[in-house]
Amino acid sequence: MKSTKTTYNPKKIEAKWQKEWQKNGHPKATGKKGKLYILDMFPYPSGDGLHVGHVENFTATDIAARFKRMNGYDVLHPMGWDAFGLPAENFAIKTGIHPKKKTLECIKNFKRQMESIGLSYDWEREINTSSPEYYKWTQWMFLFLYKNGLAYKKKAKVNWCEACHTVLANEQVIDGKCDRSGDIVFQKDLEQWFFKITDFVEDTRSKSGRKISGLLAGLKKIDWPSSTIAAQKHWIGRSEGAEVIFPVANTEEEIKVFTTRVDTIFGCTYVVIAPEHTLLKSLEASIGNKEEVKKYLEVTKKKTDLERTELNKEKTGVELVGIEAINPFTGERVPVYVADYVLGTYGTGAVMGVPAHDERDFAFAKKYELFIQQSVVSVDKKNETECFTEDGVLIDSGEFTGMTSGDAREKMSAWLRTEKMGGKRVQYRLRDWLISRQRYWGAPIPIIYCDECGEVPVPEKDLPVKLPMDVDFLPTGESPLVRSKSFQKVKCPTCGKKARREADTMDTFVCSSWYYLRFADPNNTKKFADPKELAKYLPVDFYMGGAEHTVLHLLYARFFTKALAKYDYLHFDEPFVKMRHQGMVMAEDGRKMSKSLGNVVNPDAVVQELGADTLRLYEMFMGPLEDMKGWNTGSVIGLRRFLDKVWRLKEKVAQGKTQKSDQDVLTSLLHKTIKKVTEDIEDLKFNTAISMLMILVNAMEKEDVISLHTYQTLLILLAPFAPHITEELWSETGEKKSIFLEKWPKWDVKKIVEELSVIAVQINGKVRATFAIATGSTEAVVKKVALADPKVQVYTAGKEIRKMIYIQDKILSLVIGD
RNA sequence: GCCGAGGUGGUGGAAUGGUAGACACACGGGACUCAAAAUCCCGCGAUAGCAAUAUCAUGAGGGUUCAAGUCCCUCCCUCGGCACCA
Repeated sequence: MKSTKTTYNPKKIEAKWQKEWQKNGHPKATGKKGKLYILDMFPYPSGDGLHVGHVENFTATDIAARFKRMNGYDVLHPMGWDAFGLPAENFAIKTGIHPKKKTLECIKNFKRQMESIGLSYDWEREINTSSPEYYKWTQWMFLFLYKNGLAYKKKAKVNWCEACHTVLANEQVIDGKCDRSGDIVFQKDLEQWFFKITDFVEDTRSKSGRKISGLLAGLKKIDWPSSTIAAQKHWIGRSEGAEVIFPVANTEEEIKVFTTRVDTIFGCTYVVIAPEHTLLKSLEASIGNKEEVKKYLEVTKKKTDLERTELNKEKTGVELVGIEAINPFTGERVPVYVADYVLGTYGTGAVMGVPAHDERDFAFAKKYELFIQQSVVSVDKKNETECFTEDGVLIDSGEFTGMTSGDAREKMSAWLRTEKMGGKRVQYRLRDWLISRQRYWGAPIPIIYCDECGEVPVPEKDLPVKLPMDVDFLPTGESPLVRSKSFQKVKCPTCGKKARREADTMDTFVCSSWYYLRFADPNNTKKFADPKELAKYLPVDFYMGGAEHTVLHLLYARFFTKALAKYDYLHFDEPFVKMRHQGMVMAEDGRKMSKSLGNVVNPDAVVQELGADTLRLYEMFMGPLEDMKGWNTGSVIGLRRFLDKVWRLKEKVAQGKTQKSDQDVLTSLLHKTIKKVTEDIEDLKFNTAISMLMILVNAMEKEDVISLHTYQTLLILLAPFAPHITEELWSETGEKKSIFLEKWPKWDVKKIVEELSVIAVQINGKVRATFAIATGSTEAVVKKVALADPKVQVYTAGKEIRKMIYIQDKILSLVIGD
């Protein structure tokens, strides 16, 4: 081997190996241990390029992928682009540059950056959600759901800005105002497409009879961060309660109320319906204060959901004069209010007001001077002036008096059932998924409207419905696709008469809800993926991405998986078996990195200055993968120094392959390092794996000569972390094949055990002495040596030893008397 | 308010209930050099001491244990998510 003195020049060697990998692909040993699918959440290719958070995420999975390949697995590790979305469209509105052009530019830049840090993706599987080859299958997914009754249309509210003539995404509404014009945002009703995600909350069966776990129960069988599981659960928001029918006095109408506290119903002193409630229309004639109610509805219309749901805000409402509801339990008549603290979209859109036992009802009753009636007490609390929201024992509740709240809920629900006035009911917070967007840069919804035939799905053979290029994307109030002549020139697939296309596009979350399936077979033109390929690679074994996707993306992806599984397109019902989130990388000043604060660290600059391997190592060394971390430019140099040391080690390698064996101490340390690095990579504890490699390198540096075997083993252990330098040094040892075709080393337990162990002697809980003794010494021997130790004798002289605990090769703990 | 994750030197962090502070950055001292950079060596939680060493120390306070950063209880603080969900 050459031992000429050269300096580590990352720029040169990184370029060299990247060129090689681009030309011949990333070297992969043939996997014999079976498949592993290691996936990153694919990025939106923004104009800002890769940020250091991406680098953290992608480096972590790259280490895992390289490590698993060297351990004999057939690893699928693909990358693609979540390329539809608002930023490119807004950029187009501002500059006139077409979103397609801009998006392709951004992708090119992202890919360049990824290659510049040596990520070993299967680039031949690259996908782009904005390409017709991909969105053809997004449209196919829509039709699949449509045909199975899982996609439907209904009226729904959208954020509407009158000044911009456009629909806004929730993120564009700041404090109830448009983020661009500053105008107040209205809620406007529009016909929208929905996916029936709520159909999959509970377990179901596939058409072939297999059990498909629901969105709720499925959480039990996956290895995800507990916070993410909790967030999913909360988002689904299952609550058990009762539905109660309050007939409206002197009419045929009734108000259905949902409550989790039916046990407090004897304390109900009024009923509230949401401003959206249909009863307001059907009862209009009987309302005594129509004008006042109308005014109130006008005011609430101006509020966004965000505003309406702001806590600690005074509750407002208007009584419906002349309307009374009848409590089915007591027969009492109670007033009816309309108030916007009740949401039309949750439950039945109506609640019973029990001020004595609910905070909101209490506040509302105080404001409108409504009667407060206690119906439940706890054992130790009685007749407080505050409201009492816990369970207790019922009072003044007719035949239910004396029951505990829990019992009463059961009995009262049963009573409602027999009386046909309601009964037990399960309610979810989760709503169906609104997927329509009045936007241009998205996948067109494959539906055609015909005056004769109505709503007609585009036949599969006509897919993809291509996004037209002749579109003026300036906002005018309707979907940009309405004004595309080429797009709207269409005949009804059923009758052949002139028809028009659905002009809305799909939410970009639709595209990203199934992409992990496409990677199994990305170039298939007949199916979204061949079942054989799906069976080979899916589900995803390890999924990694930002915590900002804890709810929506993951929930939607799980929904798609379950829907496809139900119709036997898939053999599994949870897409991501194990998942982790990388912690956010904060700026040096402790704040979030953002362009406006000017504190963004550009990975390109770090690669340029210190090299890609240094950047990769630093990001992994910063701290635990899942923790939030602060970038520290000064600390990056430490990792470069480490690589410089590794580089210089080659000068110490013994010439000739069999010439030298190392000191036992170094061999022992090498085996400890193999163990530690192997186990730490498995556990994603990259920071401590790197520490251990540093310890080994520091020890090797102190030797005059090291064996080729030890040196090569070090290079293999370091290879997943720093692929360029290790590939270079490996080839310099005379190896012809890539280091990534090497087998991962195994540790020898016998070599790890040291001859001597240091025993700490604790006396009454404090360490008073330490001494070295042959590993494996018996308790009796250790005790004898310890008691002979003068430092120990200072404490034991003339005292009684009451107790003695010996931990093999570690600690001797003595408890002595006075 | 609810749910989740945390709180360890100047800094990032390490520690199957078993000698707290590995590894790294910064800092101080020294070697090499005409000088600087690079590199190498030594030191580096606090207090007292020339030192050996002693005492204190993992957000605060209790508890369990021979032994607690780690387990249990109460409280404080920080971060993340959700929030009038009936």
